[in-house]
Amino acid sequence: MHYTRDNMAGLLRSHDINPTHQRIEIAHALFSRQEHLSADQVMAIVNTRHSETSKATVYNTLKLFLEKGLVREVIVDPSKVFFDPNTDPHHHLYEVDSGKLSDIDAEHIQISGLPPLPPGMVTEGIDLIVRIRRKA
Amino acid sequence: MHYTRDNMAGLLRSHDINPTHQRIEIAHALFSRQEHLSADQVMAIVNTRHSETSKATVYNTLKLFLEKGLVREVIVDPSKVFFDPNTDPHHHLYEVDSGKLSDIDAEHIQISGLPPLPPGMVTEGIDLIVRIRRKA
DNA sequence: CACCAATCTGGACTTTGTCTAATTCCCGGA
DNA sequence: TCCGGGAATTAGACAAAGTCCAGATTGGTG
Repeated sequence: MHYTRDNMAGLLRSHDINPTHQRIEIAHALFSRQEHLSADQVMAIVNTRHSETSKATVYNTLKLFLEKGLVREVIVDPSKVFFDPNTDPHHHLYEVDSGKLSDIDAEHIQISGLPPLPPGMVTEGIDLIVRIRRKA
Repeated sequence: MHYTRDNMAGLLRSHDINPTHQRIEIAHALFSRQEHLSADQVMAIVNTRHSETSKATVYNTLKLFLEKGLVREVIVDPSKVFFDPNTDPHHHLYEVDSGKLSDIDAEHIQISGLPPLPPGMVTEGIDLIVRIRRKA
């Protein structure tokens, strides 16, 4: 499957998002790379050729994608949020020194022994982050 | 065990930290409450009576405590870091709406199926965050 | 073509955290 | 007690990420 801009339009529509130029470019940046990108990085990518998209739009759009379930938010670094085009259940491996972030497929991971939730509450998500570092 | 200021001095010394007034106050804020506090909250607590401790010192001190293993950093909210006086192995339950953060004892939790680490890397920590929300 | 709602924009603003140069504190020795 | 010096603290300027708003643009419809 190629992540063409046309396919992006369809993807957006299927998530109930009006596919505008800017939104298509931002989706394309995320999905064609299949990487975790910060808002800053998205801005830089989208505006490489000619300045096209404002900071406000990048932030608004990423928030919209989040609400519509098109991307996931990954909070591992206190200084910036990453956006993840992979919404399948999965976890993260974070290289503390380099800041490199990669996926761990959730398929083979078992987490057991979690306590019952307080009444009236539901789980929104379980984030498992394995922080690793080069051996000293 | 009461978390008196005198006991704090001992705790700091035992972690190879020179116990100054400000450090004792900051440690006392964290340990007497046994809660997760942000740098801002620590600032507010320490300076309630009379303004005593500058922002720079609060940040420097928290970073120092972190390096010396006296507290842990909890990254759940993109907008601020929490500091956790509980350094026993444990995980976190995060109420997305209220921002309330509580501990989950790690004792009964089993995580299996993690993939092998890349060669030459070691695990620095495993953070498990259960995000919950009031049922709609 | 004109209209309207949705979208986008620049830029001011806020918040969290960092940095630096100057000051203050505290301890050990004379 | 007084002094010197390294450690610690300070105020405030600065940086980076993200939010907000009022006005401009866009694009689809009659």
